[in-house]
Amino acid sequence: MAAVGELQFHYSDMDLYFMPHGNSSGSGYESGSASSSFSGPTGDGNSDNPIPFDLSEYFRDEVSMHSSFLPPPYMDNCLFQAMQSSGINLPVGGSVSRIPGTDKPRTERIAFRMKSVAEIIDDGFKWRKYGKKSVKNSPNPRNYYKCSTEGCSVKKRVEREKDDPSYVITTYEGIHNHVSPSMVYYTNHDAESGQYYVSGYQISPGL
DNA sequence: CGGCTTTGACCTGCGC
DNA sequence: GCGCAGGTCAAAGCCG
Repeated sequence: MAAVGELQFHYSDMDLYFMPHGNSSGSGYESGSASSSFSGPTGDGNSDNPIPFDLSEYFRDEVSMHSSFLPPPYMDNCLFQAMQSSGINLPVGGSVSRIPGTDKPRTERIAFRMKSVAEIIDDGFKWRKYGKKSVKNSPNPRNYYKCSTEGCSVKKRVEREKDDPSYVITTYEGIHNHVSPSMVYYTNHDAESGQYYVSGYQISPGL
């Protein structure tokens, strides 16, 4: 199911996307372009009946194959196992790379769609809402959240899918510079690179 | 009273 | 330059 460079997940009523862009052209971020769409999400869990889902808006940014992205704990072992089986390591912390030719930091995004009555899922981090905006061609407003941990600039956007409001689309942007307050992470140290890699995690026993 | 949400205003980028 | 759309700010109000 998973292939390096483009991962798809079908996990009951939740679909996850980790889609590096610009690997061949190297211009994914700078041009703002991305693949316009691909088939993948299946609301009924049947991968034989993919629902076309435009991801261009959610994946304008290139996601480095060696990103320091730390996925939300909610994404479960499914994400970790699929990424790791594809040879993608998940270092903890680390520096943010720069957009070529600019001094702007390269943000990293990951989006997933899940069937949910509630728009806000408990991903273990504490978020503060800072904006709400109506989106063109969509009856549903988009909500903007920032990680409320001091010094952490991770943002997420939450909106309901225009064609099927029973699905919530959550887009994470940035890298947490701290671990989830509700999760215990287990890491391995790579002596060669000097980086620490997430090898597992679990919900804090105290919670 | 502190932290959070709400919401209108403002800023910025982009296309024409 | 102008208008539009997306993203962010910040004051006001709410709530525990």
